[in-house]
Amino acid sequence: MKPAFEPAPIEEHWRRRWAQLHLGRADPASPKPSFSIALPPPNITGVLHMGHALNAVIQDSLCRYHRMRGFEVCWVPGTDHAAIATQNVIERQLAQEGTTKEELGRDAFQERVSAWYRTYQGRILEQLQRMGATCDWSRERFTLDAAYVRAIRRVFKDLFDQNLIYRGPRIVNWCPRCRSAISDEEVEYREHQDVFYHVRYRGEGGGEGLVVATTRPETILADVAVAVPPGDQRFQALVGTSVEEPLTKRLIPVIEDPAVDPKLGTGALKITPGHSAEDFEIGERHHLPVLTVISLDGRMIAPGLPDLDGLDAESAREVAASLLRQSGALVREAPLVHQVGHCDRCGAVIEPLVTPQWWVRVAELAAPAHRVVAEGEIVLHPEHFKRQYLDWVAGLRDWCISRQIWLGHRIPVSTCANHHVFAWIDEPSRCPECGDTNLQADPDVLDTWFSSALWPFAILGWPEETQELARFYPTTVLSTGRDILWLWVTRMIMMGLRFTGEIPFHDVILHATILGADGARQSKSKGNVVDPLDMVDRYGADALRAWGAAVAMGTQDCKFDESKVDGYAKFANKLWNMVRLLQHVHFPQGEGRIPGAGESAREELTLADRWILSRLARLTDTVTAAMEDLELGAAIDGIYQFAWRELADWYLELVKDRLAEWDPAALWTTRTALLRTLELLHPIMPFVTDALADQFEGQPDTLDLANWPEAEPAWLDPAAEEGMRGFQQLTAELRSWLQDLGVRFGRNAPRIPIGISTSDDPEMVAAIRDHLGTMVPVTWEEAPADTLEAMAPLVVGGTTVRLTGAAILESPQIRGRMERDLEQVRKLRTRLEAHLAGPFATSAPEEVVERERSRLEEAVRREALLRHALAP
RNA sequence: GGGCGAAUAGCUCAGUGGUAGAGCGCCUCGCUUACACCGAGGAUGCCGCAGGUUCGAAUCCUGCUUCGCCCACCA
Repeated sequence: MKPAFEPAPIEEHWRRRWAQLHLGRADPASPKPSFSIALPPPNITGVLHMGHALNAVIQDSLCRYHRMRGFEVCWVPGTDHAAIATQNVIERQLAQEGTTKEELGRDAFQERVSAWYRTYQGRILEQLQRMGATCDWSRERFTLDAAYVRAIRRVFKDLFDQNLIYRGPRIVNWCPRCRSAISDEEVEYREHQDVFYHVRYRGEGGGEGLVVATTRPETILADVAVAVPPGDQRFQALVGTSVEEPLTKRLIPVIEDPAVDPKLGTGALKITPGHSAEDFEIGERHHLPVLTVISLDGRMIAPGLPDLDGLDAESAREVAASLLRQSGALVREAPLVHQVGHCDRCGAVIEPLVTPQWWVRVAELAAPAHRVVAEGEIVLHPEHFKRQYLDWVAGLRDWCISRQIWLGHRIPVSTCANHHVFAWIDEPSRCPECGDTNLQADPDVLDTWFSSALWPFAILGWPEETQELARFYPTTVLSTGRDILWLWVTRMIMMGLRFTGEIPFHDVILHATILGADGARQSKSKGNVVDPLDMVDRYGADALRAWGAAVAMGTQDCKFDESKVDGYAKFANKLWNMVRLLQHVHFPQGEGRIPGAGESAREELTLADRWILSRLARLTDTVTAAMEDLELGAAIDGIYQFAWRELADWYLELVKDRLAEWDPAALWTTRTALLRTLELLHPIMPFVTDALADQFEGQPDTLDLANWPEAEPAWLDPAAEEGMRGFQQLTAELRSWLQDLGVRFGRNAPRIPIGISTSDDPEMVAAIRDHLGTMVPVTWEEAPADTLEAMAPLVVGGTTVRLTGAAILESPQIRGRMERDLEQVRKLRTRLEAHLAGPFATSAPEEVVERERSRLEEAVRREALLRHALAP
């Protein structure tokens, strides 16, 4: 073993080993209980980021844990074609090359896309493997696979035939840059500082009319009414009359509608059903016509007004405003801060437009999706997402699933010359109703999230009744980022319930978003992007994984802190050297596998042995509970503290001499503690733990195949823990004193003589006898308290220790320390006395009161001794 | 506008009723054959503010302040 842990070669070795062992392969015929995860398929829009890495770590840790617990684990990997996202990426590339997809043509564009997919698909899977992911690679899926496409068409056709999918002209979120509709969930609202234009609409025949406030004067051309709050006194006289739309003087009616807020703007709202979602609804209520003055490319259609015709919306706004200004209709301009929708893919401002689109009637799908979460059949983690989910699902509106882009799954619908519209799975050549062969295929493609919604069951072979589906569906856990709870998780639940009759997963982990070190969302333009593979290269995959486990379930988004990754890299090195210590004991010269050791009888164990075993039993319980509760952070914290702060800092230090003498109890206990630690840690840090377990004889090929440790109740030993606690405290105190005295620590340092008088605590007596000289450079003798010169007294539990010798008495450091101690202990004593004199003593539980009493006792004793020692 | 979350050491964060913690950073000392990717010691906190419940509150309740996120048809 090298003196330091070097991740790279070891990781490579173990990745190969796991592959050879087919560690990830899931056998549907296995008799074991099943544990399954559908890997959220990364978009093939580039390489993986920290969010993917974090998610892979969570899932892999859970998979490995369940393998150790004897589950048949099925973790299916795959990738998503991400139509709109990928198209945008390629379009940006083309733009840089000075061309467009239209110039390239459909075929060449498609070729570009396929090449892109080939490159990045491989790279993404390789990245997952670098992080140690043990997916079942033989089951890799892609949302453009033929079988997957059939599943999508089947779902579409069923919904269509059940009248849950319909086509119709309605107002949609239109992205003029993508030239496509997008769903409500793909709109990102951003704050804009705009001008609030107050515009006068004159009454019929030149009356005063009323004033309307708007941010979009260019859409005045499409106004079909002005709405006012019902019963509003200010407008009562005008209701039922008409006013002049101020650009072309068309007469439009003044109506009343409860959706109008009297406090906003002027209290009168211009109704533009063609270019506002809210107005569209108001228009429907009042059976108003829809006028459209903006085309699909976002430009004005205003043949009657050459000044406006053909302008983009923003320029048209200024022109319209100046026209209004000239005609005197513009009565006021005020600044306004409000939210404006943007396309979450390309950032363009969304233009609400009325176009024919395909819609899913969501209400019928949403009701069961609401129920399974409300009733706890599906559990969200952290749990506060439950309420958010329920509110959101209850308020769902119909889902626009058609997109007018080039990439994606075609909408499997055709229309014949006789206007029969039908959905299909295999594209037919004639109309099933009239046999007409002149079929028109629907030109649109599906929303990517429509296809992703089927992921958990489509990847297992649905709609075929496969063994995999029977065995591994519903999946056990879904782990994903919070950002796609609405876009994806809810849709999977709706579709899963609808098409399999079952929930798609039992537990949903919504992990934190990883922000840059500056606290901002990671983005290339900000330069705060962390590359997970860079972390693996510099610190090792285990370190990255341990970091991920630690931050996974935070309630807030997580600022990336590289020093934590570094800390876990050091932890791996520490573990490495802990095993190396045992290696050196068995093989002082060369190297070999650490042989097994027979379990030692209880009475052969020292206090330290019993203490570490007791701690180990507790740790086993803690980590097991943490893994069961999906709390990876609690697991890694517990193991880290135990391994470093207890096993390495105390136990191994205490046991070194015994190990050198091949004390059987020490050898067995050390081996047991080390191996157990490796097993508990293996799901989170698989590389270093496998490499280290491999140093021991009799271990399986990988710890994934080991049995998850059971806590040994017989190892629990409260007396040993209490004894060690006292001993640790004594040691720490002595060390501080000695350090104050400038005593040199070290193997060859001169030893300081001290006197100790112990109480009747046999554990403490034994610990001092066996161990004190190992931890602190002292020699000691036991003597009754009153026979020792009262110098520098120190009280720990029932034990009093005094440093002896004239040098100590004269040391100003020690005197200063004692004075500080005295002041502290006096305060403590006073506080405890007051506390115990009050209602606390009668109201608090007996054991809490008892604990305070013994603290008081100790304080009183210390105070007396210190006073005596300091007395002139 | 509504909802959710957060506020703890210089930094990043654990900690859900009983003596305020970790990692990093900082100061002092030490290369003692497991580890200097280490060890020993040390400094550092009105646990955001104000009330309340309780013998006891960082923790539970109420209000407030400040940040973050999500949702929303405020023109």
